[in-house]
Amino acid sequence: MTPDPAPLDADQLNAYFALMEVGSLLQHAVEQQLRTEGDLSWVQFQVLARLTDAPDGRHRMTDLADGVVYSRSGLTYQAGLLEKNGLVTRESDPDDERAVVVAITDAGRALIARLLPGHVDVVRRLLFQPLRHRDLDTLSQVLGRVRDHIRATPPRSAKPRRSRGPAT
Amino acid sequence: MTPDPAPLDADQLNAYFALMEVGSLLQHAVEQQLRTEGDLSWVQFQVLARLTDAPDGRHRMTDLADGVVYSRSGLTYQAGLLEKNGLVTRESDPDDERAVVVAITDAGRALIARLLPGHVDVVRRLLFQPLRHRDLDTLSQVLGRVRDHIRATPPRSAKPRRSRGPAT
DNA sequence: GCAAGTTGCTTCGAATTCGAAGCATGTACG
DNA sequence: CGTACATGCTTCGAATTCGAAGCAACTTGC
Repeated sequence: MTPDPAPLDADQLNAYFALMEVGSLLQHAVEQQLRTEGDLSWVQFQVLARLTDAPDGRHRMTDLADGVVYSRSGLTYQAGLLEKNGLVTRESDPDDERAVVVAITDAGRALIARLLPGHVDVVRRLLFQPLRHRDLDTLSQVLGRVRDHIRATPPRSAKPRRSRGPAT
Repeated sequence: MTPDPAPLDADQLNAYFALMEVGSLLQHAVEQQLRTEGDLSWVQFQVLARLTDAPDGRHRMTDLADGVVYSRSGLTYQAGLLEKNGLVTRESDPDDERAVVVAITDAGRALIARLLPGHVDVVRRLLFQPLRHRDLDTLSQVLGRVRDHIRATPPRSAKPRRSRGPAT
């Protein structure tokens, strides 16, 4: 009846696969650069970048984990590595004794500053070179919208909603 | 002087980060669905999907690895798992005794057929719902272009080019 | 204030991931 | 044909990844 639902899939799947493929390819390329020039992994770079962006250079573990889309235990491990290398410090939040606040050190900022130019270069060469200025705008806008949408969408199987009533 | 090169970086970085973030979020969501409904990982799904698309349901290991952006050894491992579960078979290529050809089995096709609807559903809900039809087209086109560009770009440190001459 | 439930982080074990090394086959060129 | 190199895959070891379980600190409702 509705001529809509079915026939779209092919186009959609193309866009979807292209998106994921570009993401993988880019990440792979960028990881090479980070590894050889600064001995950092992609996650570590992301963490440091986010800390650099923060007004006071600090974030709680959970916020970082959610931000970079990583498991909590995984982030604990990575934060440990970064700390061992003197790029961040960890101390418990005075406002919430459970929380751990990660802060970027001067060495961390210096490293990011050193790596960023080359990093941007790789991205520019691979991602932006084949794009007209117009496309960049669209891409940025559309992806931003999608990101916000996904972030706002509750994980389909939302918390069991422990209802007070006996039913269930 | 040129008001162009420098000031762009901020916008560009935004688009770039949005792209990577959406990729991560999508993959994460999709992985949940595949794992609970069919006990497949994202890579395994991609491999089976590519085999399904192939005219004869076969691909060489290397082509698969490059296609899904995965290490060779990693693909060996995954192919082993898929084979153990009866979703693919592996046999050496008669045309090239070194090569191994992976072929999808009926069980493999059946599994993909079973999973695809739910899979498409997740993607539609997260990626396409917030997009106008127009945006989808642009996205598809732009990302396709980028993908081709990256695929065509030699890995910056191209093969040492063992020149015959003595000068390095 | 305290019992029950949440939330934030780490530890633990098992699975996955990658690059380097190993092996076998294929190809170029004399 | 035979040497030298290239290519395709797997095995190996070390590093990473995640979810489940554990622990400590908060919050709520009384």
